[in-house]
Amino acid sequence: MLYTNSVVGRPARIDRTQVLAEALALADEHGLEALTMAGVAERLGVTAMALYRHVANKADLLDGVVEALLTEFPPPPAGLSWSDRLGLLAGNIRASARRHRSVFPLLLQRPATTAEARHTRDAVYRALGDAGVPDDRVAQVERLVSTAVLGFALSEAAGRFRDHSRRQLDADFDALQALLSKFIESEAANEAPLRLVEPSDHDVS
Amino acid sequence: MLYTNSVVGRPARIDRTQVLAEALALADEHGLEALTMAGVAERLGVTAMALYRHVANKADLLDGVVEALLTEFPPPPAGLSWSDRLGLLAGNIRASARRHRSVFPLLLQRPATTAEARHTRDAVYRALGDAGVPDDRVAQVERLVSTAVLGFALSEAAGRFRDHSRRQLDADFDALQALLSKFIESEAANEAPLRLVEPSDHDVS
DNA sequence: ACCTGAACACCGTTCAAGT
DNA sequence: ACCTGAACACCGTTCAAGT
Repeated sequence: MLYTNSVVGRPARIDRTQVLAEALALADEHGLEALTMAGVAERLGVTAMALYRHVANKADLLDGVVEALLTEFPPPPAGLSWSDRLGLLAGNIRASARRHRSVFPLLLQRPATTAEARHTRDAVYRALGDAGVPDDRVAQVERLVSTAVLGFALSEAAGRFRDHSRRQLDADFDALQALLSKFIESEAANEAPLRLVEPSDHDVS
Repeated sequence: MLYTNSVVGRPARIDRTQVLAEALALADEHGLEALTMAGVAERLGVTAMALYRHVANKADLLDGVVEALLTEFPPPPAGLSWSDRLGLLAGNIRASARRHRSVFPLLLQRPATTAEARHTRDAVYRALGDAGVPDDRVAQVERLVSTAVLGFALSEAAGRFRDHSRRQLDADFDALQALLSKFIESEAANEAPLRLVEPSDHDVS
């Protein structure tokens, strides 16, 4: 009768946040194939079945781990210039991919509709707006920019650039950001070298 | 004693190529989690254990499936312009990603050192050379271009653009290619707006 | 040489039972 | 309310045995 937190029962020894944190740490240390229910439970000093009180099943555990990972990049401070904000966002995404090589690729497979994901996209929208990209182009420019940064982060995390030095990878990432900045500026200047989105849908037979 | 293909034994009912083809088809139809040894075997009218004569284990099966997928984009005809060749390569990659949504992401995880992968990269190298990109910039430009195209193909395959129309996705992909073409041309013109690769490694303390 | 049946380890998941 | 033991289905993999 030491229990104080509920009508009848025992105090919780673990909670969802701990489960997700240990799952992420386990994957970081030993790879995705080591991320089993039993493995996570062992780190918490508990049996595998105990986890089912905190996650619905393994898919839910993986979703939660991805969400925990997304928590790591908060929106950049509003005081900075648009290009500094984008640079910060891109750098955070790349750093997260490097820290969590095995889990990061799950970002692709899992729903991108989470709150965290939307916050990041909104931060990019604001930066593009501040850069002067016309409202009707912001969404497409965001998709291209995000896709390119994600592609780089995924490639690096998956080890496609295994043979390259850290310096070379940093130089590549800088080059990618420079390319994207030039693109954004040309969109802002309304140079619009090509008609990228059809203004109306005439001629759809 | 109908057997003619070896000293003693029975004729093979299945071979590696068939195993990989059925594995790819199974994943295309029912997703990656349906891609089990037993599932592949069933499609071939054989038991799961029979597969081990043709693939070393499941990891080898997955490697083989990815390689089978890579076979689908042959090097573009040498007669075409560099930009047509790059456009063809990019289009083939995107089409393959759309056809094989669940297997395509494995491209990231698996070794990129296969013969097919090298052929594709060499084709890009030749196109960039023909475009006039200086020799010492070709490798980095290839990494950025390939990364961006791969990022788009992966995002689309994984369903990140689920809510967008086919027309919108086509427009996005065209925009990406236009952006990359502009980038390549600016590299070729030696405009080099930024120092992207350090020419020598002075000042490394 | 190629395939199968039996057998095993491992993993996700359930459910009734303990505190 | 929270955790455990027993139990099950499923999957990858082995090995000796069949043709």
